[in-house]
Amino acid sequence: MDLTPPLRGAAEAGLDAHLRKLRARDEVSKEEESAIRGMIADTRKFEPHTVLVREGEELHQSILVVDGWLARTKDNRKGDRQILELHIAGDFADLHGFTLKCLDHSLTALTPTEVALVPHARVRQLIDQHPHLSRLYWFSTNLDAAIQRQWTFALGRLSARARMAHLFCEFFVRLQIIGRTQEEGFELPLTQSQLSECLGLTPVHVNRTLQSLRVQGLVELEGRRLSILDATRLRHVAEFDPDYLYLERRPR
Amino acid sequence: MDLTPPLRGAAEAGLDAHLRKLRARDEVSKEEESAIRGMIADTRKFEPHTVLVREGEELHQSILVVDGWLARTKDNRKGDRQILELHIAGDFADLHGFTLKCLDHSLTALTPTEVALVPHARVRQLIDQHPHLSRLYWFSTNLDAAIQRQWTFALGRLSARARMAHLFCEFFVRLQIIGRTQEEGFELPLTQSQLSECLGLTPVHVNRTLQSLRVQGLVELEGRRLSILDATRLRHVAEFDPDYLYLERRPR
DNA sequence: CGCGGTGTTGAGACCTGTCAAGACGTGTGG
DNA sequence: CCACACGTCTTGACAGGTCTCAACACCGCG
Repeated sequence: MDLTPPLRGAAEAGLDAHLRKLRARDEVSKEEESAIRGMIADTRKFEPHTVLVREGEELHQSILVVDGWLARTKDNRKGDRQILELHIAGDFADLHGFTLKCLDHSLTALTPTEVALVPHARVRQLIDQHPHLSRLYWFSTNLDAAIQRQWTFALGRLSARARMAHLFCEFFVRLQIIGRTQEEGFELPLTQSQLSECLGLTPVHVNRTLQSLRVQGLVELEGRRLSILDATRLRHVAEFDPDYLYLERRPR
Repeated sequence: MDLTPPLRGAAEAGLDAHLRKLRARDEVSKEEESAIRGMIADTRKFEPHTVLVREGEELHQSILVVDGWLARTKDNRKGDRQILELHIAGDFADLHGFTLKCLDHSLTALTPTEVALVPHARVRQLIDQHPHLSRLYWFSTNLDAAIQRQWTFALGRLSARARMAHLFCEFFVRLQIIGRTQEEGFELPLTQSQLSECLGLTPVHVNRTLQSLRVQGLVELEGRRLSILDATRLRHVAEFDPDYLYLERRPR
């Protein structure tokens, strides 16, 4: 007897990725797992370039990414866009909205995207009933902040080449956690223009930087797939140290 | 009958600033206030350039700034330092350490600094007994993350001039909340070199950018004091919008 | 078949960095 | 009281990284 509505079926992949992500950092009991699985109210699909949440908008639910790539974005006066953080399957894209009530940035789909919606009322219920999950989700937003710090650091103190290499290293690790890498690479559905919005560069310079990484045999980006040709040297160029991703399973 | 040890007296200023900061965003009851005031275990003083917490170090307490300026810092291989976020009186500098258990950055005193120490065990007790404070401190780390996002944005999409103007606008608002501004300015005890570490610039370029802001009659930095000469134009240059500081008092 | 989005290339401009030297101020020790 | 050292601030000349603008190639899709 299966009482779960069909829409929840679509969310399974997202929930599985989400639990892998959590369990890479802490234990999650069976009971907690089922509480988490019960949070989903609905799922939705979006086309690329859709704005899912606009800066300043009042929020009453949070978004769990099921599939596709989603970005936190902010524009300057001239209209240049900065991508602040990227979200992939298993990420809560705006769990911070639960306490902030409205966002200081927008949420934009970069690719065809499927998301699951979690009403804040259910988040509230969950954390009231499960103190451990309350801390774990607090941790989860703190982890987002750690990634944000690393991006700030990269923009301030790394060259364009190093920043790009760093971004690729980060993608690899994050995708690996949710089982979406192959040995030597992963699917990277972003355009060079979108990469430039992550890196604080122009699309033209991204193109040239990418060539420079390719010429030196570090990576190859072709047909929306990134191949890592020399992981050791890539990490070195990037000054990459995964500690900021807190890949340690311990009580939070 | 006063049972509070003398060391707690030193923390009063920090706690007052801390409560002003919280109450700018949400209500805090008298009972909650006294629970917060009971968290302090100890206070300490540090000289400029002291590293209070080193990247990767295991944490068992959090630091509430009582006086002085404290920075979250990260270095690149070459040794250039990036300041990721600044903390002033009333800020918890590493409350995120409560869930992260160790930090991905260091904490460094930029000026003579006094801090109050809060054992994680007491934080745990506080949030277990006060669900509302639990959310409010979750909010508080999310607010830090919002500031971090704004810095990322500024580094990626604003010019050196705009970034510097933006930093000054942010300082003004944050200091105003804790009552440390005068009408037209505030005490800014940072060196140009430390400013360059915030802005992802070199000290030489900070000097020139500062001159350009002064020549245009926007600000003047003299004797560790920043005077804002034309707030309207400064905000315009900075593209400053304080929404990201969430200065609204509402249930979190 | 044509069109729009994407990727590529070149030339030149501009912003910011690098290096080096000197000015200024303050605290310390002789 | 002076001499000196050290950190900070300032300035100049030059180098280099990244941006701008413009043109063109490529490709999937209607």
